[in-house]
This record gives sequence, structure tokens and C-alpha cells, in this order.
Amino acid sequence: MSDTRQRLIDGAIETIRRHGIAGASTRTIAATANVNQALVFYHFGSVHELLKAACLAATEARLAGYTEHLTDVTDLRELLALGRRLHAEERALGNVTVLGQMLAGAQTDPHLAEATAAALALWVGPVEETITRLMADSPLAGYVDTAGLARAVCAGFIGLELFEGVDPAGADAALDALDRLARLVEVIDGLGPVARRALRARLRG
Amino acid sequence: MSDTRQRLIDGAIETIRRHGIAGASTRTIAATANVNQALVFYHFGSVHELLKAACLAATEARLAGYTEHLTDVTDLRELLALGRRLHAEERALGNVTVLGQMLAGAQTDPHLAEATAAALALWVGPVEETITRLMADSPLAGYVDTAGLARAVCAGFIGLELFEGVDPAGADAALDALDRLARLVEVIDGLGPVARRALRARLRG
DNA sequence: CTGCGATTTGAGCGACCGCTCAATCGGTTC
DNA sequence: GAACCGATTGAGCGGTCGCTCAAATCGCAG
Repeated sequence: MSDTRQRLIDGAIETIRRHGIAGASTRTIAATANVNQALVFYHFGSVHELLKAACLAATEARLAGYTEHLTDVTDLRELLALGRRLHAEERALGNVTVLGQMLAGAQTDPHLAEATAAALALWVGPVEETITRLMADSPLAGYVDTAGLARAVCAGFIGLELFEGVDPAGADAALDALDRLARLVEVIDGLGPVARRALRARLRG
Repeated sequence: MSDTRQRLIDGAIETIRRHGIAGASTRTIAATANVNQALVFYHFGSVHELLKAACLAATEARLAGYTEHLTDVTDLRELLALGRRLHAEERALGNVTVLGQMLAGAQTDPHLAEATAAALALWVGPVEETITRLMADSPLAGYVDTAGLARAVCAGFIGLELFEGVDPAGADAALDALDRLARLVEVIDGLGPVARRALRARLRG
């Protein structure tokens, strides 16, 4: 891996964090990376390819210290707290969430859509595994599709990250509310055998 | 209200839907509206002001047939189904969700952030009222902050709308999972007095 | 040192951006 | 008809965009 390539990717990530996808031009990226602007095209061919590589790298870096912690999670509230901590770190570090910018751009840019789908899969996969594991001995197992639930959780976090940029207090209140709901599920999981049977019957009926 | 003003706003909304916020230039907007480009600045002063007006108008139009239906909603699943229907209509109509684009842009553009906050408030308010009403006689009343819950719901929908542009099947699975969860809450709300007391005690403990 | 391929550089092309401006138009008033 | 005024027009300014290109520079094999 060329040194210049890596510096361009790092510069692109930082530029997206500071100015959003729309503000990530080849000139600002190159300036941030302390590299000649024409090298973007020598190494990546187009600004799209650089952005794709940068977005994937940003997602991988973001998830690097996250996926391994997922295996330690023992209940839903911990999963939520882990996401919340990561979310706060991301916010403190770089202001703008890269995945949110990618998703918004992906709505109209096929190049970005491809990279975004790949980045999302990197995130959704481990979350789904964790949720499946957590729900294994819950009365809700088999009742809620874990794949759908994982996507709902991830989508919710992305929405909240975007929310945070406009109404930080509201986003915090939303996270508190979700924490309460997670506790509710925890309580349900702690039900005795009689109550479990009753609940499952009600859910089926 | 000048006819030209309204046509520019409509053109701006359509342009954002088709090309995203980043692709909504004064020239494309004016062309879509069949209006001279310079009139953007005569009527709105700047492209920012036009986008602000357009985003607010889009949100109002979106909520027009929605808020009134909220008063008919009698349980959480209906609220979800209503959001889902609106979401599908939006997608069928214009490809790109305007609020999602606004939120993404608002992360780095203060002008847009102001308008986005206003638009969000238009949406969150009625949802919060509805949720508060629905939860009034639930065992969960007072346990979950309705303001936070409303924001979580709205943020989740925005995340899902963005998700839909990249992975439609995944977004659908997520909505199905949320529907199941809503049904769970419904079951909880239908608990008898003994079970309610037991649940509340567990939630407190 | 010479030659050569890989890398880097600065300049610049055409296209589009937000925005300005003098000129023009159309309706109202005297 | 003349004077007036809000609305509209087309041209164009300065600036940034993605991208190209010939020339310069570098590390290395012969």
C-alpha cells in the first residue's frame, strides 16, 4: 500500500467528517492530506473511487474496536450502551458521522450506494449475530426476526446520529427512552416459566 | 403568494427528490420550475433561503394528510402502519426523502440546520402527542419518557428511509420486526391488573 | 553515470456554481 | 399618451469543480 494512497484516504475521511460528503472535493482532500491534487486521479482514477475507499476504510476503522466488544455483550442494554458509547466517541472525534453522509449521498449516487451497502453489511452482520445470541433463550425468540431487528437497530442509530447534529438534547432523550425499552425486554426475558408460556400464547393469539 | 414563488418552491422540492440536496442548484431548480434562474435571487435572496422554504413546505405537505390521521390511531401498530404507508407513498412519489437529505446537509450547513430543526419539530410534536395518548393507560406510562420515545421513533423512520435507498428488502424486514415489537407492547397493555402490578414492580426494581 | 519506469508537480481546460446587473416587459395611474 | 413600478430576462462576473497533461523528479538496475 502506497503511503500517498493511505494519506489520501485519511484526508478524505477527515474532510468528510468536517465538511460532509458534498464538501469533500479533490482539492480540499488533497490539501488536508498534504498531497498534490492530481495524485487523487493517479492513484484512484476518480473522486468517486477515492470516496468509496475512504468510506469503507472509515467504517472498518469505526467497527474495529466495536465488533470484538460485541462478543462480551450479555444483554440488550449493554448492546445499546456500547452503541451509545461508540456514537459519543464518533461525535467527539469527528462531528459528522460518515455513514450518515454516505447513506444520504447513496440515495442519488449509484457509485456511493454500492460502497454504502458494503459498509452497512459490515456493521449489520455482527449486530445481527449478537442480537440472535441474546435472544436465544428469550420468550421472544422466533417471534421477532433477528435480521429485521438488527437492521432496525442500525437504522435507528443512523437516524439518531443525524438527529444529534440538529437536536442533541432530543437525541439524548431518545437514547434514554430506548434504554428503558431495552430494560423492558430484559424484564420479559427474566419471566418465570408460567408467565413465559402465557406471554407466548398471547403473542401467538 | 406570488405564482413564481410557489413554482420555485415546487421545483426545488422536485429537484431535491430527484437529485438530492447537493444536486439542487439554482439552474436545475429554475429549469424544473420553468422559470428564469435569476428569479431565485429576486424572490428569495439566496439559494439557501429557497431551500429552507422548500424543505419546510415539503415537510408541511408531507404531514398534511398525516397529522389528522394520527388522532384516529388507537394503538402502536396502527401508528407504525400509518408511518409505513406514508413512507411507502413518499418513496413511490419521489425516490428521495427530503427530510433525510435535509438532516444530512444540516450536519455541516447552519442555514439548513435551522430549517431542519423547524421541520423536525413539525413532525415530532404530533407523534409525541399520539404516543402520550396511546400510553396513557399502559403499564409503561411514566416509565418511558414520551418525548424521548417520539424522537426515537422519528429518528428510526428517518434512518429506515435512508436505509431503503440502499437495501429495500432490509428496510422492509426492519419494519416487520418493529411491527412485532409494537404487538408486544400491545400485549403488555392488555395485561390484567395482577400482571400489570407485577410488571411495574419488576420495572422499578 | 546512464537509462527507465514509477511517482509527483503545476498549469490549465471546460463545465457548473451562486450571484449581479442593466435592460425590458406588462399592468396601473394620472 | 406618459410616467411609474414590480416582475422578468439574458448576459456575464468570479470562483470552484473534476479531470488531463506535459514536464520534472525520484529510486533503482545496468
